Amino acid sequence: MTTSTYHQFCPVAMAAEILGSRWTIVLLRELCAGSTRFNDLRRGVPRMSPALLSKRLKELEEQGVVARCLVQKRPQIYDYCLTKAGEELKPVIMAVGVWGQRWVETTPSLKNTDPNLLMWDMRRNLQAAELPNRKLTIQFMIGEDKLPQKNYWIISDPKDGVDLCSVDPGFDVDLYIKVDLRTITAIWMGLETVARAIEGGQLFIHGDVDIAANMQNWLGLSPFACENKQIVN
Amino acid sequence: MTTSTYHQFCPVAMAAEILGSRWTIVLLRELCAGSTRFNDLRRGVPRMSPALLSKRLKELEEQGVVARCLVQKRPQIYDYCLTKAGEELKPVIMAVGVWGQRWVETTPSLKNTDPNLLMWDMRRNLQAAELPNRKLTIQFMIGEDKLPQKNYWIISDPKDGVDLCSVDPGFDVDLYIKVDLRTITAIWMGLETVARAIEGGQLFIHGDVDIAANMQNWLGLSPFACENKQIVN
DNA sequence: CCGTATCCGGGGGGATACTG
DNA sequence: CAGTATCCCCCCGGATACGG
Repeated sequence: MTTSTYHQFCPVAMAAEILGSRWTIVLLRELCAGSTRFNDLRRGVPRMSPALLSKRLKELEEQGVVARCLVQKRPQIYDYCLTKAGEELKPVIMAVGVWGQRWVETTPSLKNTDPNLLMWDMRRNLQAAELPNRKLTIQFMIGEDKLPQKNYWIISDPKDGVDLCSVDPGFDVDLYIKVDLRTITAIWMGLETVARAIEGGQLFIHGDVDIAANMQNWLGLSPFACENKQIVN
Repeated sequence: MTTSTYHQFCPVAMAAEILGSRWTIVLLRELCAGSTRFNDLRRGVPRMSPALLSKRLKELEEQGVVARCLVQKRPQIYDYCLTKAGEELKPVIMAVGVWGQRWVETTPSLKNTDPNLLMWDMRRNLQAAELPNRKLTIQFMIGEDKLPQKNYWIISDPKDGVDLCSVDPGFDVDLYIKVDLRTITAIWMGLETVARAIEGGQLFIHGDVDIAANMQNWLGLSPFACENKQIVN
């Protein structure tokens, strides 16, 4: 993909030489979503090896899509930021995602669940404005089919923003949510609602009743959740 | 690319599994542009082997993007048509092309010239309404750097539409155009104009003076020619 | 925390020839 | 015209371990 080119002057082909190599579109999605640090990017593309991630970032840098900026010396910390050209890839990634939401069947999508990735996405889109204006902790207990449930704590703090932990931070928990991975993923993708999941017995919630009642609103959804799926099942 | 998946529920990743395999985006461009027959598609992706083209078409069919319709039996002729899902990929391909036009440098693009492909594209976008309402023939003599020039005849007929020949059809020629490949490609891409090319001595035109004077209008440009390039050289 | 180095296997896809 | 069939190389990228 990268070495040999299409040998076409058409701008679609020239752009496809950049976008067409494996992982690049998914990586760009994570960059467009706002991750800038190497290990943050890794959390967004967890199945990509660090070697390949590094290679792709170098390629994108060379192609003028990404800029690598030194943020701190000793130890050296870099930020990978989208350039102007990279910013303009957002409409491309959005168009890809909109199409995927509308036309990719949900069954194969929901076979690719991943609690870490889901929580990483949810953390980013949490609507803090829909929560009480104080520091609070929400614990997610996510059951994977037959596997022991995984625990995550989301800490929303008006000062520090939103944080995600996979080990107990020790704070008092304001809200507990127990749900299976498939259901919470479907909610995130806009295929299911909190109300229906509670009604159907797939989601259990207890703790602060006001926060609980407003979950559908403070839980930010995927950027593509608003697109209607054209193919069901 | 095709076998192993990204294992992400994100619609961007799910769509990327379809769009990310080699040649697929370029092939979709040709399908979106209107080609439906196997050999027409080949003209749009001339460096793709027929085996791979066939394979990709099967994949797209399986993914619900393309429908294969029998048009005629004996001999069997098929049309590859975009489904509704495929039609909705047009915004994606357009977004890719717009980005490519704006952000891919022109120098590498113009290294990928191909007279057959260029004429194939130009034939499709010829603005017959800008030509006299009668059958006429325009001969392109395209010089490739140091190589013998190649001849093409475009026949525009109010009844039969626009046709492209690479062997002399024998009709009287209404207009002769002599130009080097790089220049005519740049014109097609909107990087150069007919007037400037004539002025600069790269394009020679003779024959019907009215048709000649209107060339910039009847010669349809690339769908992306209207986008301004952000990077020059 | 932020990557690099190295190994290695599988298969994608390029090239070419051929058929109904 | 509309594809198949076949061969085979190369390199992509997955995995793992290691350095600054």
